[in-house]
Amino acid sequence: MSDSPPSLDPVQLGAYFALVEVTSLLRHAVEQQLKDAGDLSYVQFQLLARLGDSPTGSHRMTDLADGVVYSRSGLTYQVGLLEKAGLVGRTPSADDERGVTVTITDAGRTLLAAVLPGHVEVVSGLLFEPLSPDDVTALARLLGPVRDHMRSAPPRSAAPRRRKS
Amino acid sequence: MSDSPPSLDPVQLGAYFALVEVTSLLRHAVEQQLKDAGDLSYVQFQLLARLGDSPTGSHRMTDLADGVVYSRSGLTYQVGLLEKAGLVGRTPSADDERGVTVTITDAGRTLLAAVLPGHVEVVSGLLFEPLSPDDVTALARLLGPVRDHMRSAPPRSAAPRRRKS
DNA sequence: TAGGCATGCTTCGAATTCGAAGCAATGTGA
DNA sequence: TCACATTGCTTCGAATTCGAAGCATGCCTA
Repeated sequence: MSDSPPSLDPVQLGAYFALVEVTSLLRHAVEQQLKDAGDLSYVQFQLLARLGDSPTGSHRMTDLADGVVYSRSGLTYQVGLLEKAGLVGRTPSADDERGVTVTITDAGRTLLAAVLPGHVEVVSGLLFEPLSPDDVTALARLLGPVRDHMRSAPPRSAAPRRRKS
Repeated sequence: MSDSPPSLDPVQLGAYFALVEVTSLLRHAVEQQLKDAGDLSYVQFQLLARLGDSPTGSHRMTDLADGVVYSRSGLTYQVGLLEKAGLVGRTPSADDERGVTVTITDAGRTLLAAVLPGHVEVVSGLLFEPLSPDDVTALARLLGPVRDHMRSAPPRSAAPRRRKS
């Protein structure tokens, strides 16, 4: 049990670095495409996508923040931009007077639909191009549990504001 | 050839989302640890790690920017901070008068060494915890080619400044 | 070998990002 | 029920980030 070794083995290092590099490169490419296609930032796109995916077309602020792994204040800012652009609406939540429910508008859905094909194209061309269907399945099978494991740690925005003494 | 479908298949979507989520969560955890352990940002850590890895302990600015996938101006800023903190040094490159060579200092190596164990611990605990050794091998085997494929596209910082008409 | 384009880095200004502090509503224990 | 901690979101200020423009050096070719 002499664990927590001073370093990762070479295979782990390779996987870790590849992971970091791949997502950095992918993210930049996607950001470029989104900016060109719809003048959207990556976060804004993620938010619209999540809202568009929801059966109700809406989510609470906190759920959005946790979903896209973003600070609460940053989310307020971005949702403000989206609202100003007419892509989402903000209403006080029905059950909890403090909560704010964000809802995608028709304009939001239209823009999302306009941007999606190009987005898919970039992801396909960069991420999936060198992977066989079996590879993709394997990748999903590997990363799914990792995500669940990470999510099981309390999300950053839910960290208690202070500790009791 | 009726390609570029309007959407990704569910497995691809799952893999893509898992990838994005995993790296977002991992990144935040790592950032937290680095801030606590050595008051370093993620980029700064990446820079020190790359410099520490180099046989010469140094790299040119552009190579660093491309390596960590970062804007050139942002790199100037960050290297400036590192230099002010005494963790790296800047010297004009020997062969190319325009170039700037960044070199890690002893203090930089010391800090890097101080921060690394905690970093490894976070990565082990979050990323590798749910993965068997075989899984890690598989992950590396999958992502390596993807990285190479993405890298084969011209790095963002090398984009031509303008196109000829 | 001179003109002109390309490359390497920095500066500048605008936009984004985050954490800490603040405000309102909600839950909780005595 | 009433204080008081908690939760949900926003505001605020400081730090970071990026692209465009600027400057200096190197390369290339006519």
